[in-house]
Amino acid sequence: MNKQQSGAGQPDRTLALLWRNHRPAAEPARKRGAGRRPSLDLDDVVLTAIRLADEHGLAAASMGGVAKELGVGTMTLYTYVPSKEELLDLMVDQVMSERELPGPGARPDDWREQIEIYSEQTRAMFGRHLWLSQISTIRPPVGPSMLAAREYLLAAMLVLGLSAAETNTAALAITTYIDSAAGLEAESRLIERTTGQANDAWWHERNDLWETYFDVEQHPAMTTIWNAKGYQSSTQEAAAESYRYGLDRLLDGIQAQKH
Amino acid sequence: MNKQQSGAGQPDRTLALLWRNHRPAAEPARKRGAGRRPSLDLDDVVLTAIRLADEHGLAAASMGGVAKELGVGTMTLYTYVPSKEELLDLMVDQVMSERELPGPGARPDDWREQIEIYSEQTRAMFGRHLWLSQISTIRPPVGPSMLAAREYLLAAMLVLGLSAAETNTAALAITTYIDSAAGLEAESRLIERTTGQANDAWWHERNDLWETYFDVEQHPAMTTIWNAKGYQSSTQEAAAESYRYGLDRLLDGIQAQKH
DNA sequence: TGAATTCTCGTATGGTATACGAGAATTCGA
DNA sequence: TCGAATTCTCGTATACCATACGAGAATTCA
Repeated sequence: MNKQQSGAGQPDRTLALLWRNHRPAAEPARKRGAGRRPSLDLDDVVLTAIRLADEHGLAAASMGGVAKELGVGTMTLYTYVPSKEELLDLMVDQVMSERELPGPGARPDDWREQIEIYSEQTRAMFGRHLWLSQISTIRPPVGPSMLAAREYLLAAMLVLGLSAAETNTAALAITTYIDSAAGLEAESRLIERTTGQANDAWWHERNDLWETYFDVEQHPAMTTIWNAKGYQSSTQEAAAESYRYGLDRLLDGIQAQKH
Repeated sequence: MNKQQSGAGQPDRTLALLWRNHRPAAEPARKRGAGRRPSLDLDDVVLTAIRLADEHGLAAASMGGVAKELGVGTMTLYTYVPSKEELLDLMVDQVMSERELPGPGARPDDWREQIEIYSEQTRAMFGRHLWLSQISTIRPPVGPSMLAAREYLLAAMLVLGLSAAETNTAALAITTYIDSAAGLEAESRLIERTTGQANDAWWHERNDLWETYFDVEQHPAMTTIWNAKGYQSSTQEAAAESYRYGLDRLLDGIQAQKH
C-alpha cells in the first residue's frame, strides 16, 4: 500500500534531478547527516553514460556497462538514478544544454537567421551524439535545456507578429521539421558506423533491384527523373540538399503567411 | 570459407522475398522436388507478425511469439525468413502496400491534392500500424510498395515543371516531412496506449515544473504566449494543427519557387 | 557504545535473437 | 521396393538486458 512506484511513476523526483543545478531558493541543498558516504555523484553517472554512448553506441550505455566503467556494481547506480528511463532523460537534457543559443541581447535581427542558428546547433548536437536519434522525444525531459530551446524559438517567431496561437503552431512545425531531419541525418550516420557500410554501398549492393525487378513502364516518373540525371547525388548529399531546400521553403511559406 | 552470411548479408535473397509476387518472367516459380513439405508459407509468417504487432505491440512480434501463435517451434520460422531483420522488412513492405495511391489515370489535376492523398494515406497507415513509428526507414525495404509510393510522389511533383534534380529534392523534402510527422503522431498514440496514460495527463503530472522551477523572467517569450492564451489546445490538437500548418506552408513555399 | 541512516552490490528472474545439429518427412532413381 | 538425397522441424545452449530483493558495510549522532 505504501509502496512507491519507481522510475517514471515519480515525476517530482525526476524533475528534481533534471533541475538539480537550478534549485529554487526555497529548497536548500539537503545537508549530509548520518550514513555511508556516496562514492560517486550523479554527474559521474550521466557523463559516463554519455561518453559510452558516444563512443560505442547507446547499447554500451547499459546499466551494467556504465557501472563497470565506473568500477562499481550494477545495482549501485540505482542509488543515483531511479531507473534507466531517468538516466536517459538526464543524458538528453545534458547534451541539449550544449547547444549555444544566443540570449536576448545577442541575437541577429533577422528571424530567419535565428532559426538558422537553431538548425545548425541542433544538427551539431545530433552529430556529436548520434544515439539521440534513437530516443523518443514525445515525452521529452522537461529540464532547463528543453525549456531554453523552446524559449529561443518562440522568441524568434514572435517578431513576425502572428497571433499567439499561430506563433506557437509555426514554432512547433519548425522544430518538428528540424529535429526530425537532423535526427534522420544522425540515424543515417549511425547506421553507417554500426554496420561498417556506407549507405551508397548499401544501395549499390541492391543493384539487382534495377536489373531484375524494376519495371520501367510502371514507373514512368522515376524513369524520367533518372534519364534527366536527377539522381546524381550521393545519398548523403541528396539528404543534405533536401533538408536545406525543405527548411527554406517552409520558412518562405511562413513568411508569406505574415500578410 | 564457404559459409554464407545470414540475413542482411544476402541482399539478393531479401529482394527475392520482397518481390516474390512480382517475379520476373525469366525466373519461374521453383518447382517442388524431394524433401519434406513446408507446413506454412511466408505470408502466414508475415501476416501473423503484423497482427501481433498491431494488437500487442512490436515486442509481441518476436520470433518466439510469432512461432507460438502459429503453433510451431521458434526455429521453424528461420526456414521461411533469414532473420528477424528480413521479417521486419517484409512486414513494412506489406503494410505500405495498403496505401491507396491512385494510378496515372485516376489522379486529381491539382498536384497539391495528390500530395494530400499521400499525406492522408500515410497517416492512416501509421494509424493502423503504430509500430511502424519504431522502425528505421534509413535503409527501407526496397520492395514494390516503396517504389510505388516514390513513383506516385515524383509523378505529382513533375507537373510543377521544376528541373529533374529539384523535383527529386522537393519530393524528398515532402516525404521527409510527412513521414516524420505521421510517425510522431503514431508514436504519440503508441506511448499513450502502452503507458495507459494520455499525453495531457502526463504533462499535468508535471505541474511542479511551472510551480516550482519555471522562471518567468528567463522565459519571456513563453510567458507572452501563455498570457495570450497561445497554449489552449491539447497536445493532440496542437500536433495536428502544426502538422497541417507546416505541410501547407511547405507546399506554399515550393509552389512559389516555381517562378 | 549502540542505534539510526545511507550507500553497496550479489543473486535471481524473465525476456531477447539465433548458431548448431539431430531427426523426421518426402521424392526420386535404380 | 529400397536407399539416397533433399528439405523442413525444432530442442538446446549462449550471451545479453533491467531491476526486485535483501544482506551487509560505512558513517554519524545521541
